[in-house]
Amino acid sequence: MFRKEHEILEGYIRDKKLKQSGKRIQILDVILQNKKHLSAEEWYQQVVKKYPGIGQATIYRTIKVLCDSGLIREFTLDDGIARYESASGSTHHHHLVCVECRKFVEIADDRIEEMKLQIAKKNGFKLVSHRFELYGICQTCLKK
Amino acid sequence: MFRKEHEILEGYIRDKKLKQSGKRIQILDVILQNKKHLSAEEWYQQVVKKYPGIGQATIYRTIKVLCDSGLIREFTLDDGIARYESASGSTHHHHLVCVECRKFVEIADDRIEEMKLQIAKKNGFKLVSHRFELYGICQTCLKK
DNA sequence: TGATAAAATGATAATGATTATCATAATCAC
DNA sequence: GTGATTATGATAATCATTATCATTTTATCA
Repeated sequence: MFRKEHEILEGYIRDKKLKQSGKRIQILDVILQNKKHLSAEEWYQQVVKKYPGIGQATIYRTIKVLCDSGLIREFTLDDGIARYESASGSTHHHHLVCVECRKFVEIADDRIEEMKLQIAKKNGFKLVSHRFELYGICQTCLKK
Repeated sequence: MFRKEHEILEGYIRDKKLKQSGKRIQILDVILQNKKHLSAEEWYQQVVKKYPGIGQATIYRTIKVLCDSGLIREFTLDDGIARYESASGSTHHHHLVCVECRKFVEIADDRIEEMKLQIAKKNGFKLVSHRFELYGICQTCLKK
């Protein structure tokens, strides 16, 4: 299970002259199993449930490694807390978030990607990254 | 100077049953004079230069009042620090930011506004707010 | 115009997410 | 296996922002 992702992580660790560790694999597995958009603290809760004895610091450090290796993606919402999602199984996208229940809808729209390139070009910028987020109230919460 | 903005603030204070204060006017004036995109801490630096004796807490509190009254707008970048800009003299827009020198370019594009409405509608969300930011390297920094 | 209630202020403590530190344990290269 | 380096956990530090609290200022109304 998750053999491909394990290989990516192990390859990254080799490239960066880091050292293999079972805990990084455990953390990666928990994130890959729960396809959610959680914060480092929330991932910590998920991980200790399954693998007690792992410290928060290790979660933060491992999340950084997983981001750098491309296995997970970071995104931040208006509350300033970083959230992370598995990168495998979904391509680049943005989020539509319910401000009441914090439900996430992933949105992908080519027009955003075209537009960002055009705007950057017009202003002479070399693009590094971009963010597009929509905040609203979902149908379920509207009915309450 | 800034008579219109002063009236808006005073009206807002009356409506909310708050009390008038000279310091709020002073803080507003500094923000209106410096048409920049600064954080609360940076606005604090600007304000104390002109009006010593104002505490940071008052800056934070006043900024909140100014946001609520619509006189200034808040926006947050990827560093999680809130920034504020005068709302008068410019309509709704987004930002293109140089990640090297932190220069800001204001961008307004109707396509973003159309798109956000369409995406929200398609997913049954009632829109509350949205963010669109571009990060890149500006021409000046590219030449360095 | 006081007297009084409510809000504003400044100093400072608290918060909360994240990062740094440091001693110890695990891993790797030879 | 040994030495060097990285990983880990516990905990302290950081930094933007918020809360607290004693004091001052403003507004209301007799």
